Amino acid sequence: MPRTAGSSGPKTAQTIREASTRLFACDGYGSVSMRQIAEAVGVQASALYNHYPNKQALLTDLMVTHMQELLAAFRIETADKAAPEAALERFARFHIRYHITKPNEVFLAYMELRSLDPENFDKVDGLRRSYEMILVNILRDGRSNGVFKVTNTRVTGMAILAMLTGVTTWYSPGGQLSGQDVEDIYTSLALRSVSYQPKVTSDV
Amino acid sequence: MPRTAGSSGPKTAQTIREASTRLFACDGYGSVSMRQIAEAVGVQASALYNHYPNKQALLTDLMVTHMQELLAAFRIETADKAAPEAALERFARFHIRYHITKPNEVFLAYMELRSLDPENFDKVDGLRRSYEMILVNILRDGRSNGVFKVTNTRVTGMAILAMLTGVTTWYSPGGQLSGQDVEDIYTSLALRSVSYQPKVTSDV
Amino acid sequence: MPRTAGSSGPKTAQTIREASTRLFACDGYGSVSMRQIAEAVGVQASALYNHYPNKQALLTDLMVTHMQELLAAFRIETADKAAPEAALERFARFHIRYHITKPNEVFLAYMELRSLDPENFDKVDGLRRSYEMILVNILRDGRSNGVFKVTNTRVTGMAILAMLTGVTTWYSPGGQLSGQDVEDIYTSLALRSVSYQPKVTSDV
Amino acid sequence: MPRTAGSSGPKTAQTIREASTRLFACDGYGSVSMRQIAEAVGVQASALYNHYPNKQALLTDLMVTHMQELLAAFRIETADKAAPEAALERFARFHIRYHITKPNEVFLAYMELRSLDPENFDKVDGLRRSYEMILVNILRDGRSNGVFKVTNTRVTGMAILAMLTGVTTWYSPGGQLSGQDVEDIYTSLALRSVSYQPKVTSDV
DNA sequence: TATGAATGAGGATTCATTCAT
DNA sequence: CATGAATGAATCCTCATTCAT
Repeated sequence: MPRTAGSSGPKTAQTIREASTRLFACDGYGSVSMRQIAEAVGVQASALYNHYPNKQALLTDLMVTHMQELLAAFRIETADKAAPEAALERFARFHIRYHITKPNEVFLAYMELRSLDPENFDKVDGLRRSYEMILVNILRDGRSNGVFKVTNTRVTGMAILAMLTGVTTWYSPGGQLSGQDVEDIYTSLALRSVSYQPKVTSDV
Repeated sequence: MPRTAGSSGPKTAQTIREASTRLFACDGYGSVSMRQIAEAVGVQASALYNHYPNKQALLTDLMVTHMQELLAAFRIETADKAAPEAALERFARFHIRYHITKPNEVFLAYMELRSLDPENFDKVDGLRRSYEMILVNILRDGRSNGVFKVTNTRVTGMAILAMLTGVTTWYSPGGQLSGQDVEDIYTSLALRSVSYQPKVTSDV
Repeated sequence: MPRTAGSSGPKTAQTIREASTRLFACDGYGSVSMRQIAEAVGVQASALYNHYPNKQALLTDLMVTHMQELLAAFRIETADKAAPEAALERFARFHIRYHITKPNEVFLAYMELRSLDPENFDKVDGLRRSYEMILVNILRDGRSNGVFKVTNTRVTGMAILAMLTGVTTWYSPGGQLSGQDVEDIYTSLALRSVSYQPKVTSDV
Repeated sequence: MPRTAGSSGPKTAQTIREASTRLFACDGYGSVSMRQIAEAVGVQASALYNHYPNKQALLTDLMVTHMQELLAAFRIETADKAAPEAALERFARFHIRYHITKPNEVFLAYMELRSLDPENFDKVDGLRRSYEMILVNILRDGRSNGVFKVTNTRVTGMAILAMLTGVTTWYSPGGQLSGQDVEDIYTSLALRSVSYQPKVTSDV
């Protein structure tokens, strides 16, 4: 039975992306089979190859797309220039907000770098570094202005990113803390870690 | 032709642990085969089963052992009680120092939780929570004393842990920064993030 | 987006025949996929099925067509009756000439008999035997006339055919030997093998 | 169920060679699956990989081994030097005799050259050329002595080889003609084709 | 303890083929 | 007449694991 009536390319491709993002994030790239993905999509494994030439290309697409969307979303939210302390707060809030709405994509992008072929790794890593540099540049500005105390902006940037990104390992919507609570907590930690004292928020 | 001359049980078992730690960390549990491990050990795949009943047991052993050693090492270093700010600094310094000497073990323990069977997951997760609670308790003490400003100790604990653990993703000995440099930077970030101002260290 | 502009049925069918002849000859029927043929044609695999009901039918068509054309070409060149020695020479020259212009078709017809379904095999084999019998009959006439020394005409016929057909395994136009040279050499060998001494041609 | 009691490596490997020779010869390399071979051997497909790393290596081994055995057998039979006419007769008789006892190996070695990877092709082709040169050298000697009339020894050699080898396409033991009959006929054709008149054998 | 030969399930991917469009 | 999305079986090969040796 070919081309089941009503099937359409773009729709299936999107379903593949959604299913594989979830499965790769939960079980790891190496532990997920094309058959499992196909089953989640509701299609035979061979049909996946009409949309992606192989498993590696699928993973790469997921990761590249995620990083590109992340960068694009950030640019939209932060088109205007801001002072370093405002910029850092904005970055932290954006990062947390984005990451708790797309936990699987984020988890994947950080965890499965090792599963990429060298060539694909470079693509994704380049995008990842671009994002990292946004934060590092904010820290540099703040240090120049004397508003942040930072000994090494590169290391500090990565440390803050690791801290913020860690939210995906435990946060689930519908828990005790609202997204806003979480955003507040992490933002406060980030700002203080570079010795900027934000206004105290009420205890959660 | 069984039993290569000179082979010995305990030595082989240790080699298996070392090889599999490295391979699992680099490629992911699901992407590493027993044959790959065997090759790295210099033995046939079937010989692995004289030391571990199966692949899952091997992974579990690596993770449980790592967590137990981590906890034991911490207890040895910090047998005596300390004030919260000293305790937090000691925790941070210990964590960084331990993690940059055993990057593969650490990476594994954080990344492959999802590859554990539920039963094994519980074992490892229990140990992980014990370690986490050490930090959370320090934060609680500090908040009670009024020396730390923390809105949510649980979340803050996980945030700091994520930040500190992130060092494994980029640090490699022999780079520009010494272990001591890295320890200083991260410790400073951790302390400041809870609004404790450590003495300023020289710029790195 | 069906039917690429400018495409036309008969032209495509012919392109399919050419591409598949080449591919089957080079790689073997079992090693060539419909997709490979389609790619060589510049079309999707499914389009092939507008011209041939299946892969086996395509192979059969190539082989039957080749044999029919071979027989037809022979009949045109040799419409008039000739004496055995002239007939054998004419046969040999025709065979070589035809085979070095259509090496792929010939190779296919000899090599892929085993890939035919029994029914299709019979069709092709019948034609092959017809062609074989032309040679065998020439040998019989020659033996009756006393001009050829042949102990077993059937075996001798197949031996001469194998010898002549073997030219396809090494000859390529543009090499050191012209087609005429090759024709002369093989014809001489064929005639002498039945003890008929042809006029000596100059050494090549 | 592993290592079925009584199974032994060399025995299985030999069975694999026999089964695959037969299957490749009958159906073509590309049309035979590892499963088919395994079934013929009486083993699971995966067990084949304990003996050969892949299908291509198996084919290569069959062809290289065949060519080496052919060359070795020829050298044993024809250790002493002989006059060209005797040498040619001996070569023809050897070739026919060898080829009608190992029709599958021979068929394979001539038919599946195209299925070899370039590297493996070179190995087999080198051996094939060695064998070919034996015949070509006999023809050269005979031409020098004036006992053979040959215009091009290389082409003549390949033509005679093709003729002799063709026997595998139709001969089957137990048919009307004995192996000796066939040997006589082909040898006579070969000798006459270079204008050497052998003693007439009785008509078959 | 280790090997080497085996299993049977399953890996990614390709196959010939179909049919709605 | 061609495409593109699908099928389901089959492709080669690898998997974790077992057990006679």
